[in-house]
Amino acid sequence: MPRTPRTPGSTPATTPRTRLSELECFVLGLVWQGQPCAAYDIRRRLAESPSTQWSASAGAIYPLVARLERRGLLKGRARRTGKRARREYSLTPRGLSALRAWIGPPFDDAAITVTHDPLRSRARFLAALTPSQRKAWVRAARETLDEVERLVRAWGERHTSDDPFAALVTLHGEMDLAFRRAWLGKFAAGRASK
Amino acid sequence: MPRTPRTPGSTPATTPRTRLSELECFVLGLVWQGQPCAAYDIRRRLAESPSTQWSASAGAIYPLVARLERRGLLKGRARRTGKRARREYSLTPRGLSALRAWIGPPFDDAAITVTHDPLRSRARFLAALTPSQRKAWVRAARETLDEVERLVRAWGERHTSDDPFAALVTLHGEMDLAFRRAWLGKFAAGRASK
DNA sequence: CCGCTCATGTAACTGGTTACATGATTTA
DNA sequence: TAAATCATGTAACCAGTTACATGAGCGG
Repeated sequence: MPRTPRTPGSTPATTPRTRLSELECFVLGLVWQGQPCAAYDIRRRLAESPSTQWSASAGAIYPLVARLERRGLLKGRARRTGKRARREYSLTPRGLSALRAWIGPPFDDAAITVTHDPLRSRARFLAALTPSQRKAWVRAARETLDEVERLVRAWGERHTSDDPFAALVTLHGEMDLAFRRAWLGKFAAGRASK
Repeated sequence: MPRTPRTPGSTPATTPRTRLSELECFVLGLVWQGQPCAAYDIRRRLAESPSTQWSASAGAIYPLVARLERRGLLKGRARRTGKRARREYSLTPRGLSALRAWIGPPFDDAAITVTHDPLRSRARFLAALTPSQRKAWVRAARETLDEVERLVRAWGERHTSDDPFAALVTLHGEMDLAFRRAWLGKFAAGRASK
């Protein structure tokens, strides 16, 4: 809870240049990978991801790429096939350095964190359930992970070929699943689930 | 990318009752654990968490608890010690069932996902760095995990005593760290880092 | 009495969401 | 030719962010 004082009513003189959001940087990366590519391609790539972090909605992506273009991180150019309009984007040199700065090192504070797991968030309050509800919870959580596994594999099959780093992402997904299963196992075994 | 059609200009007749956000439900849980407790306590609990998911800012929490109270999920009552104002909240029965519904099962879609890891997001684009930058990246990532470990331990020491389920959360944190270290190791060993 | 923590908020903004809308092209 | 998918957007909304602000109580 920081409290950085500032002269009331005034905006800082130094260019504010609002920090890029996590999604903006991620999109920068996706464009970089698919150069040149359209906003729609970005949306598709986001939508097929096994992560629920972003919704890939048109209302998020179109204004976002427009923003990045205005800032000079992307350059877009219209291309039409027949009567179909299509605007394709590539990274500018500034866009590439913004991407590299985000990837790090150094990492910004948002990256220094435990992973976010919605199941963990919920588990924290399992004391609010009855013992039998807790058993059902663990069972359902296992099924959820099975479901996630299908998504991870599907994603992996589609991407591992193009790019060696995609394999690392799939590996992360698989190890993630293994670890969360082990975690569920530990606590089904422990007394907390009783 | 769903496209559920709706008669233009009209709002659905069925009570919209906007779904509670993840943060709202999480706060419901925190209040439940600390009943009765003030918004400030919630903020502190959020702030000391090793997760960067939420900022615990006053601007988020005060309006949020007010919202939950208006909806009848929390009931607050003023208490003053001397001249110091303090508003303490507890869950209403409806608040408790909202909490239980969120914990699940069943899980809402947001919970059916791989964990979100900012390092994984960045790793996806490591091809944009030079090999030596990648080596530095892996090194920095390891240090980041050391830092996170300190945070997790600190949190664990503070909470494990009160509540058996807090231990599960700490366990999750520790297993998470172990898995991400192993992941970094695998890929430092692999050819992708070269 | 100074500075820190406790405690409660508000104001302005903005990024992302849901939902709408439109028209071209492909496929069954 | 109807339905699905490609492709691009916009409008309204709102949750959460940053920053400001205030004042009580406490330790040195």
